[in-house]
Amino acid sequence: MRVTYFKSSFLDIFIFICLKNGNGTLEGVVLDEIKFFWKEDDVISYIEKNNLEQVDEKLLEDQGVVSDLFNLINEYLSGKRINLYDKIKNLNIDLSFSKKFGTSFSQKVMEIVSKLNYGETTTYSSIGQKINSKAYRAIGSILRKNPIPLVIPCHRVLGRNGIGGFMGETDGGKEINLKKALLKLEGVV
DNA sequence: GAAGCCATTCACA
DNA sequence: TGTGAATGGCTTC
Repeated sequence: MRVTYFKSSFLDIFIFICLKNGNGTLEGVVLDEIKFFWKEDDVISYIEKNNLEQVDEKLLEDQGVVSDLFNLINEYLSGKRINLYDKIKNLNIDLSFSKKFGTSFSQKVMEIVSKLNYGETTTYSSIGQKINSKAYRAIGSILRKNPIPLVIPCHRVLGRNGIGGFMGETDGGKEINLKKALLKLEGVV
């Protein structure tokens, strides 16, 4: 378990990344978690609180895969039309969200969301139709637990009558503003 | 295990 | 508009 973070100058937020099983090689790198922080102090205290091993960014830059990962995320955040999910899978980085989502219901939800293209949006009800279920709230609570936002583009899932929630928040907090910023970035009005 | 909570939606008054 | 029922997984005791 190794963690690092960097600042996105475009969105003015800190992006925290947690990798598992990576020994500096391509083999067995698992992208475990992506989190957003608005202040650097918050990232640092999160890392300290959870006793995480922070990897020196310079060290990571020497390791092809990880720097490719950073570059991809930065390119995406600077407005380049790339689909992070596909690109990261091409890097042989394991996104195995199926391990985190045990039930077939939640796996289906995550699969549908992961296939959304750049700039493409859907709604909770539309996902429900695809998996033949009316449990819209259950879909929301699964997306809420998405460990790798941006890569699994849960910000592209909107409510029928509004933007819906993001990162556990439902009203006009900074999380929702971030969701709006990501949608704007992708050209979704 | 059971109860209660959720990033929802729809029907109906 | 507003209320209330349906929905299925997850968290918390």
